[in-house]
Amino acid sequence: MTEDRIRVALAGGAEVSVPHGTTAADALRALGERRIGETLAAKVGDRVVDLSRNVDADATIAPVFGDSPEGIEILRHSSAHLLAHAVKRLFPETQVTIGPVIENGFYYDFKRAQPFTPEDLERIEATMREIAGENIPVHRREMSRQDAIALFREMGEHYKVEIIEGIPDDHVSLYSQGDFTDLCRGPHVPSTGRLKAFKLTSVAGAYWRGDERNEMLQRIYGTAFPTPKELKEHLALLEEAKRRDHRKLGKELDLFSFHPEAPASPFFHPKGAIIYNTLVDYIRGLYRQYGYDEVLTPQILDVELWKRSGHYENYRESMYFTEADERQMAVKPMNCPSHCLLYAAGKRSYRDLPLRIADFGRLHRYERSGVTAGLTRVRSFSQDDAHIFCTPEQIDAEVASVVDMLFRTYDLFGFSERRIYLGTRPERSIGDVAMWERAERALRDVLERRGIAFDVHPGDGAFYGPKIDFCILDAMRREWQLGTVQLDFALPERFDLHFINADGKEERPVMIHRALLGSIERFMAILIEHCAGDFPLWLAPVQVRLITITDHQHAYAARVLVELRAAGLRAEADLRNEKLGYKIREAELHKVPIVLVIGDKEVASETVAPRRRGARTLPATDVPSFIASIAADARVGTQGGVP
RNA sequence: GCUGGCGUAGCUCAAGGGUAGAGCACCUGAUUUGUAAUCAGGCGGUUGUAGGUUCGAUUCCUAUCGCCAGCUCCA
Repeated sequence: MTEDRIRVALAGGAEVSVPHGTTAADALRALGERRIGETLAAKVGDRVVDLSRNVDADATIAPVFGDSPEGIEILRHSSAHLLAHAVKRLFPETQVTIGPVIENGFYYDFKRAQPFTPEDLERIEATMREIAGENIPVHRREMSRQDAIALFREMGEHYKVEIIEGIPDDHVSLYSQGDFTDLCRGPHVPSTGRLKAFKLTSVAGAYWRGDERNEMLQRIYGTAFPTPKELKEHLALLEEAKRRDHRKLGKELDLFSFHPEAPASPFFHPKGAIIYNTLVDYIRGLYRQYGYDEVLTPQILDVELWKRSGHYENYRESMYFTEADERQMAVKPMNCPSHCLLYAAGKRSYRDLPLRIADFGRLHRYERSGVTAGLTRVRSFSQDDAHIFCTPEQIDAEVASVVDMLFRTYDLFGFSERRIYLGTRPERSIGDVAMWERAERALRDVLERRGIAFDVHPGDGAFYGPKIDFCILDAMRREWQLGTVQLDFALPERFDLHFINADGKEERPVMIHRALLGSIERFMAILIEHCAGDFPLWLAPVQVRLITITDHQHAYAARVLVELRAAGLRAEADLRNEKLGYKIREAELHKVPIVLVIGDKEVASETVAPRRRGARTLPATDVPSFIASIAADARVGTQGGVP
């Protein structure tokens, strides 16, 4: 092999020698790649580069297609450039800023005096198609920082100048397609014609550099896929998400409503209240098994308490205040300070620990207008909140037991995919560093010892201690945070809590804050969307609906109804003078899990004809057998998940 | 809080500077029906609220409240 030749190889495959400086595309061709026209980029070693980049050392090389994660990222990144190109073509006075790839798509932030309208989006998208149709080659070049600054300054792109000024490197790379040039690290598709399936989805304001003190830019969101088919599937998924939206289903199923008189504060209707209370019952069932004691604590407490706990200092902007007897009072945003008072109400022995105090108390937090959404972010809610007071030696077993409860609970609701995050010390925190390290170590140990995979989120802990957040993926593969376990050495200190140890000496307990479902409101939203309103039998507001065929069966239906209710089932009868099909349809729309049809045959034989939601008829059966057949399903969650 | 969008009957949605309309729901009557919509009739609205422009505003303008998308925030 001569000096000016290098060897390129497919991973575990063919190998050829090509001249030094051969482009990645030519190297792939030399290796017999036939689909070079569909290739978006090349992976040289473990770096993804443009097809036009030179290969200047021996390397393995692989084509990158749109069906790989790297390929999709390039498609989306190039689509963001295509978007900026189109905007500059239509509105030359607009300044470009940044345009990154995000989950499921991309966005680009622009500075323009006039905000973009939905009609503008259509025009921009049409222009994007036009530019893609022109199949303009995309070129990469490098230039010195100074030259790049001068270039963008001349172009009037002041945000780009600011960005380059913040880059420490001597050289930066620029990408051009026709008359559009953007600062970018790349890589990009070789030409705009490779972009075949994209769509602009929305426009919104966004702060420059994500800081609310900065000016607001116009952000255009879009999405892109390798093929129109995948784009279509993605858009269908978005439609499905809309169909499942808990705000829509909540209205249709008569679960809850919102009223301007109490913004962002849900009113649960009878059916919603059944689900809500049944969830709470489920948690209470777990508490009985895991040794928790439930308490009830006041809604309004002296501001001094919140100053002592540190909440006033950190969260006063989000608290509601009131006054009584010339004392400043606050509506509780959390239960923990109350539980500290309760703990300190008596002398505690090490024999009392761990003390697990649960509280479904209603919490109020003033959330800034604009951040609230349906049941997922409200101003009035309650949590399956509990605080465990224990000795440092008990931390491990207590956290492990909470993890056990969590996983059992997520299994019950069908949340089989989980993601777990360890949040460490945030910037604003109380307690000394050694305390924090000890606490972080303790949480990490529990997870590692049980072989539970997790990621670290630095600085994401609560102000009083580190935490583990438990997230799940719902049926739409969206991630939601549910449970949390937070270690706290600070509050016991602030409230000067202690217990008497085996040696008769005072010792400081550790406090563990934990929740399984988190806010019940939010959990309901997640559950509604996860099951699309088809609640499991034990949660369904109406479990069984009796449907008579004519009014000759009314008396018998009334008797069956009494029997079902006596068995503890939530049952109702539809005795209206309507055709069977009509009543069935209505029961289906209301997502009633089981319909019992009663006609003359059933009356004569003293049976009912069951029909499961979305299914066909089951054989007629007598009422006691029917009740027995669904008893376990109807109860499963109300006994802490034990049938 | 910020940017943008939207508020018409209980719900879903039309219309639009000159008396506001449909389907569903609801009520009444007929029909007595076997697994996703029987027919007919009726009730229902200060067009979110408050100002302004106009002979006239639901439509145009301003403010305000609420909701939606996103940004920032989330103990």
